[in-house]
Amino acid sequence: MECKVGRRSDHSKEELYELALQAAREIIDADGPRALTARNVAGAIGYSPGTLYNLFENLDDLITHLNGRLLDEMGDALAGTPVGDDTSENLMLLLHRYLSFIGERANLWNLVFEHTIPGDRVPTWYRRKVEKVISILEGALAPAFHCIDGEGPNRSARVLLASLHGIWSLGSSGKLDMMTSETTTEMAENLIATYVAGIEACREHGNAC
Amino acid sequence: MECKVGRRSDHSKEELYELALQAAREIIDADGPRALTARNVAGAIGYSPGTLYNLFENLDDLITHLNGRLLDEMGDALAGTPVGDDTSENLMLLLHRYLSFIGERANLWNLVFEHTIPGDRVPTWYRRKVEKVISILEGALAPAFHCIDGEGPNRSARVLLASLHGIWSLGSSGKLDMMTSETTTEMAENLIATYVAGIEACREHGNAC
DNA sequence: CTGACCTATTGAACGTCGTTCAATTTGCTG
DNA sequence: CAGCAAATTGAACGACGTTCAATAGGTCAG
Repeated sequence: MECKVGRRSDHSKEELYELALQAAREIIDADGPRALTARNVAGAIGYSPGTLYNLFENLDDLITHLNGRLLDEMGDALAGTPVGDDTSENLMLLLHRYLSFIGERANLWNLVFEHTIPGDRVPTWYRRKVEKVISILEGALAPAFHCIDGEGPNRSARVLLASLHGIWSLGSSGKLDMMTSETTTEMAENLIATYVAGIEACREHGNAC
Repeated sequence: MECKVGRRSDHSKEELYELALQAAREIIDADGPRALTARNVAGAIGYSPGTLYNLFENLDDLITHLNGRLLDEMGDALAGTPVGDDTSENLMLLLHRYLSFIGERANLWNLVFEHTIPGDRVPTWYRRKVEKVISILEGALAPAFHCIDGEGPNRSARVLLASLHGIWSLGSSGKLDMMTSETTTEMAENLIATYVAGIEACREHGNAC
């Protein structure tokens, strides 16, 4: 009988990877970021802590991979959003998908994006996932620039994505709240409406913004 | 002789508070966020870990107070920035002070603003410090709105502050970097220029942004 | 089928962490 | 000078991330 230790064949390495990521998500959602410990994840998937270190370099690495997975899903959530000629409308549709995606996994999103990837460099595969989200924004911004390939859409997509990140980040941490309870959504909508109006104003006046 | 333990009168409670905050800053600057431990701070000021718990509720509380102190200093760094009739110019001046303030204490700023204040609510004294910074931005935004007291400048100040936070946050973590090395400064300048242009465009066209 | 290798898995172990608290010493008050 | 209050300590607790010798199961050559 299987008494103490030794090799198992309950799951392949890929299955274990998925199990671990999924368990990590559930732990964070249920008990908050500080409950994400190696022992908790290992216990949740029915393995010992040491096994996690066959799958990930360390806990930071697990979080980085969770971060990547979340970026994938954000990309999926934004993909397929209809794109028309009205840049503002395009972005508003994306915004609401963006915010509801985050809102449904607030704890997870916060942990994972406030996590600083240690070491010197963010992995390449991670940056590719970011690029994918950026490119969706670029598509939505294209009408305002009359092109999709220029420097303008790319820069604006980055600026907007980072800005939305900041609005969510400060908003959800409660650090911006005040007497007038301006919601995260209202701020984000204001950002997009005003920024897009700025792009169009600059184009019409031939101004370099 | 003073052999083992007992009350000391080397420093007042206020002095200890300052010593601890200062030691925490130096530890973070020198050895990074993960070196900020109760034992390290206590050792740096020549006291035992337990003493910190006479000054702060816990380590989170210490970080929150450090956060507050940093907000004060940011307020001081932005205060006195000349304000003219050109909103964009006003904000650009503020932006460069903002970014150089953060850049000089990057580790500290990141730790302290990625730190989620635990419990339910952000303390009132903290929000007041945020309001102070916001009000500086409001002043700079006033010319674009032809008034300073309306809902417009306040909302825009919040939107811009949060957006800049996001740009710095993603930029400094390396999560946005790419082939074309767009710098944090360029993105922030683009945000401000475009956003201000948007405000003015909306005002001229009577559009509600 | 068998035995030797390989690899996944374990659980104990190490050092460190945040935090608590009885014990102790000092300053202060009357 | 007695006695109380406050401050300080250091040991202790449980939990943490991480490592690793030991062990069990799978694999495969012969």
